[in-house]
Amino acid sequence: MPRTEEQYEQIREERKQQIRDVALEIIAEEGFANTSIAKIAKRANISKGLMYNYFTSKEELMMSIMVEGFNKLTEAFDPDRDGVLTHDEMHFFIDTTFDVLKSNIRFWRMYFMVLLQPDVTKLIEPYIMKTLEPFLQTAYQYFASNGYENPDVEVRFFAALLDGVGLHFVMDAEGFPLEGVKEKLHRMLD
Amino acid sequence: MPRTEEQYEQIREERKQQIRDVALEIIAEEGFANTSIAKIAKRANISKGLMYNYFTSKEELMMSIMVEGFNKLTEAFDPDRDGVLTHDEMHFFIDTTFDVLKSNIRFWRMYFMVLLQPDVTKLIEPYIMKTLEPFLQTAYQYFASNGYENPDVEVRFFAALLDGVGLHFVMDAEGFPLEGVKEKLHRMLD
Amino acid sequence: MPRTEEQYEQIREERKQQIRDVALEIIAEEGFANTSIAKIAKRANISKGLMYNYFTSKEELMMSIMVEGFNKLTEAFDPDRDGVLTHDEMHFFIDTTFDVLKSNIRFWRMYFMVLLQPDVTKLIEPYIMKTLEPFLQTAYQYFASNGYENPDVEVRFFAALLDGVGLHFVMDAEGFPLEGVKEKLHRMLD
Amino acid sequence: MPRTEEQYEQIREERKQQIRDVALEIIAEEGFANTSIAKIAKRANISKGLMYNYFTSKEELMMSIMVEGFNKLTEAFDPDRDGVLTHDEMHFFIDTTFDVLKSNIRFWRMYFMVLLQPDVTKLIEPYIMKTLEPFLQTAYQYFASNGYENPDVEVRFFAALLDGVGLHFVMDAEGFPLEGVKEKLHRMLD
DNA sequence: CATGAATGAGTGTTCATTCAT
DNA sequence: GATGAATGAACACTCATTCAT
Repeated sequence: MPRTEEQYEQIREERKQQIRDVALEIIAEEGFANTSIAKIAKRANISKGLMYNYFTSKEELMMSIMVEGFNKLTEAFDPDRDGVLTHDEMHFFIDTTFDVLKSNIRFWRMYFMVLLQPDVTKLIEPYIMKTLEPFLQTAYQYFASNGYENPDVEVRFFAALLDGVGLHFVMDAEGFPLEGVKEKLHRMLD
Repeated sequence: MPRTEEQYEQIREERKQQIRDVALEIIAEEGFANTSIAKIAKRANISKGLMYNYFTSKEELMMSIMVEGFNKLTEAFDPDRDGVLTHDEMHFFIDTTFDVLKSNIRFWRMYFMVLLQPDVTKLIEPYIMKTLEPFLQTAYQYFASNGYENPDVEVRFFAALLDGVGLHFVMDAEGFPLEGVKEKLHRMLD
Repeated sequence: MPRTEEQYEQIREERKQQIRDVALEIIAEEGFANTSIAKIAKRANISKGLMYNYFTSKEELMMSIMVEGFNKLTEAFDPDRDGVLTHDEMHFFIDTTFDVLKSNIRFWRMYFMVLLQPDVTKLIEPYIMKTLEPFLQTAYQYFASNGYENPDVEVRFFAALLDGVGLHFVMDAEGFPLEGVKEKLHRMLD
Repeated sequence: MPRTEEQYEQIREERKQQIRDVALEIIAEEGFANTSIAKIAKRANISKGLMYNYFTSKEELMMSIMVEGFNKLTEAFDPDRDGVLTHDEMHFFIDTTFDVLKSNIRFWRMYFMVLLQPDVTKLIEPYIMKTLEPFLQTAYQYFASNGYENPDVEVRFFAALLDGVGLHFVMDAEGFPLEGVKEKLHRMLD
């Protein structure tokens, strides 16, 4: 009995995920520049040729990995997706974001490092911009409706702050006083 | 008759700076990994070989560029170098830092992009750490003597904040509400 | 459907031998230092990259060539490998060695020329020393048990003599009076 | 008062010798392939450009060094240059040759190593052949007039023997039983 | 679907040689 | 005579990608 189309599709998806996982692992260990297709294929126990059956190029593989990470990171923002950010949702977002980061520091350090490389940035910037747009809108509404004088300034300030803190945390998770900093963040929003 | 020693020195210095400038430009555009010596030489209109007359390796070239920028950026911190940060010096530092950034946005965007690439980070991290150490000490004293409860948290929070803001500003100087954000920063320190 | 493992293995072995042959030829003509991977690849009608599919480095290629030749040359020494050299075995060794040399003068001229280049010597000296050690022991026993006064001197003298004769023969096989010289060698051992 | 032409010539010759000495020193230390003109010039305290004032190319410099060594090695053969080798002159030649080798092992090891590299061999072979020819004639006469049956075989045998011994001695001067071997050589000629 | 041999353009680096000064 | 900046071809080696099987 031949497999159904869905079964094939599922097998394909599992393989792709396996390749993504392995690739990310190696990139985290050895850096993007030192991660060759050959290494990924070897560690994933498949042939180089087969790699190209699943991803049309190294670039596409990267895209795929980065998009996956980006989505995980924004999932906690306005979780009910109603376009309105309540006070609770804001605090939830902060906590959850750091929980996500903390759950796999190695992944996220790697993620940020990769993300900040210009060639990678160039690849996924369009996707990020498109996805981020509604979130920035929502954030603006949040600050505006909470009586902040310059919601625009607040959004940018807050985004920069979160990025800076996330970056520092992820770069030096051991030494970073995460709890203290989180507390400061929460208090700033009250 | 050969040139005088000064003439040679001058030629060398000019060429080195020219190479550094071109290199930074390309690295910022295409990333460290994609910046080959060949590309740098071509854009600088010199031969590949000449590069190695001035920098012993690609690494040394990177170091040279990054250290130069890093020093410019920290010059304004505790300018009288007495190890004590007054209130005024703190405000001065913030203003001056952004002035420096603003004075050559293109350079600093490049600088940050380059700095955040893992290969580069690895290269100059030791230098940065060594240089930063006394500054962090000074900052700790500042927060401690100004009655902050957790000076440690404050230092890290402040550093992360400045990095985040600097990064965002430099990545989107046009759209970034710099004056409003600076005001917020100053007010936070009062 | 991919090739079977045996098919791949066969392709690999053939290619490796082909590369070794071509490499030895060029090295003999132009010296180790002047033999580039590019030249080898070109003459072997393969791409540079493929070289590295079969040999991990230029050094490994050299090792591979030299070890192969060295082994062929020592096969005839103490052929029953009992650690004892009879009179007959000694004479057999001399004759066989020159037979081997004579059977492919071109190869052996190349081999000696390559072997005597310092870069190459450095590479395989450890291997040679390790392999030669028991042979020298055996030769010492031979001279000692045949009543020679200074077996140590005899071993070194004989080795030097054989090397010298082999070298001269191989460098000028046409003009070298091999039979006469062999006769002298045999008579010296009686 | 300007220098006379001879004075200039003498200065030139001294410089050239100084360069040869330095070059040989470096080659002996680091091998031929790793000896660059830049290194030689630096160690000789002159500029790269000036090197080319004295030697038209690296090849010519090599030639110059090798010829010098070759001459020193053959000086002791038939010292009165009468084309006839007496018994005493033969023994003198053997002793003197090894004295010369012993006087600067490092030089001669280097010399042989360099000499045996095909590219070098190619360069000075014509010179060597031309110079060696009369010596071989003289040696033939020696063996012929001393009643050897096949003078031709004896010449080649003896030359091969001397080369082999010289090579072994120079490659492992510490371990080589020179005195014992020399004694054997002398006795073979009686 | 799966393999890995094969390619070719690319990498950082070296160095003999030239030449304006 | 003397300098060293400048060149350009060469080097060993890497790797994303293709394709016959």
